[in-house]
Order: sequence, then C-alpha cells, then structure tokens
Amino acid sequence: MDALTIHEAAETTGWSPRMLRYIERMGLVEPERSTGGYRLFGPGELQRLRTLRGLLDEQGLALGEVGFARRLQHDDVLRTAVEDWLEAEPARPAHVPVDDWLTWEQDKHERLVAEAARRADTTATTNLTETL
Amino acid sequence: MDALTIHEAAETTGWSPRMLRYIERMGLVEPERSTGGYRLFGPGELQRLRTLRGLLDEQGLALGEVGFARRLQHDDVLRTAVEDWLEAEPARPAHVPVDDWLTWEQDKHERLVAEAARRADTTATTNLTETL
DNA sequence: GTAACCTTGACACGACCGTGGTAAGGTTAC
DNA sequence: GTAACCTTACCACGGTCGTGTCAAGGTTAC
Repeated sequence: MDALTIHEAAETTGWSPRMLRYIERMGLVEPERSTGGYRLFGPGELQRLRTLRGLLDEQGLALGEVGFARRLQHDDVLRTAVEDWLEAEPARPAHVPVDDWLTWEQDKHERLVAEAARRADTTATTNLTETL
Repeated sequence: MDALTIHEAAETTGWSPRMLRYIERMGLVEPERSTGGYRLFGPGELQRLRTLRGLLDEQGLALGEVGFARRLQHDDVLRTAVEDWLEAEPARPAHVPVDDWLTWEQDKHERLVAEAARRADTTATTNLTETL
C-alpha cells in the first residue's frame, strides 16, 4: 500500500473527496486506478494537490483557470489561436499598413484551423497521451 | 469621422453595445475615447472584435478564458507560478481517465457551437472574410 | 461474508458569468 | 438648443462553477 485511497488523500491534502474527483476531471491530477477502479494517489499526486491549494490561494485563481492554462500548454492549435489574437493588439493610430498584416494574420489563423480540422480529434487524444 | 461609435461598431461587428462594454472591461479591446468620453472604435478594434467572435466559436472559448490568457501573458509572476505548477506533472504511466476530461470539454465545445448556431442571424455579420 | 470503503450519477444551491434592459445624466451634430 | 446618441450604474435572469450530499451498486480487507 504505497498509495492512498481518496478519503485518505482527502485528509492529507485538505481537499474533500468530492473535490478530488472534480480536480481529476479538470485534468489537473490523474491518480492511478486499482484493478477494481479505485483511485490510488501516490506521493506525486499528493504533493501536487497540496501545492495546488497554494497556487490558487496565492495567485487568486480558480480551478477552471488552471485547467485552462493546462489546455493552453498542451493544445498547440488552441494556444496559437489565442496568442495570434492577443498579439494583434495595439496598432491603433496608424491605419494603412495594419490592414495588410491583419488579413495575413487572419489567413494564418485559418490555415491553422484547417489543419486542426484535418487531423481531427484523433490528434487531440494522441497529443495528450503523448504528453502525459 | 474615421472611427465608429459604440452602436455603429455594434452593427458592423455583431456584438451588442452592452457586450462591447463588457469586452472592454475584460481588457480584450481598448477603444479610444472622445474628449467627452465616447468610445471610438477604429479599424483595428473592429477587426479585433470580428476575429474575437471567430476565436470563441472555433476554439470553444469563453470571454473570461481569453481574458485570463491575456493576464497570463502580461503578468509574469502569475504566468511563472502557473507554469511551475504545471511543469511538475508527476511522471505517470499514461492512463485512461483523461478521456473523461476530454469528452467533457468536447461536450462543452458542442454546447457552445450549438448556441452559436442558434443565434445564427447575428453571427452572419461576423463573417471573417469581411473587412471593416 | 460482511463491514467499510469506493465508484458513478443525480439533485441542490449560492456565487458568479454573459447578456439584456432601464434610469439618470452628459455629449454631439446640425 | 434640441434630438439623438453616449456614459455609468443598477436590476434581472438563465447557465455554469464549485461544492455538498445522497443513492445504488461494486471492491477490499480481514
């Protein structure tokens, strides 16, 4: 028994069992499973859960936000799409040349999306299992 | 008049005036102001607002999430804290339960897309290929 | 083999999000 | 100078988030 069950993990991390399942669903922690399907939290998961609490408190974050940051990190298409949009920020008083590069950026974005669609959800699963 | 007022901007972007103010408060767009305080949307803002709609629909994002991504980009302390936590992923033999999260996200995306389709009339104006 | 624990799924509920509306008052254009 | 538009601020309302609890059933340990 080198791994804790959900109630034991709850006690040592301060999260409720309910929240441990929720956090898992967010993709923020992925405990092993016993043959019968019980979650088994190892030292890595426990540490992660404790520091997660600190992260949320210190940075004033919500679980969903950390989950989203994780998605941003793992999903290349998503990250690129968001970054592209964010990077097109100022460029206000000067009008003329901006239009050109805007449409260029836009094309770039459409190319990315098309590529994403081409290698559909197969890629999503591949990416994840790969990185995990 | 080389910049549009909020109602004019609303018409050409498909967002409601209400939402344009909301989006500004999220920090996603910063229109100039007239001396009297009126918002003035230039070509850059208008383009940004149109592509924003596409970004949300195509990536299944919420406004708050894009706003958070922007915070992540601008706030070094925040970004570092989150990245540090995420990078400490416990080395784990890849396992199934990610699927749960994936299908959940997928469902969310489908819900969002469905909703987008429902208000298709407003969305029609948002066509990406349109320029100013 | 049974008590204690685990699983998923559902209902519940306050808080916040996205969105619309309205009110009270200032700005712009002609 | 007035009509039409803008500003901020507040109320409203369905939907989602974070969280608890309970139910029906499977697993584990002794």
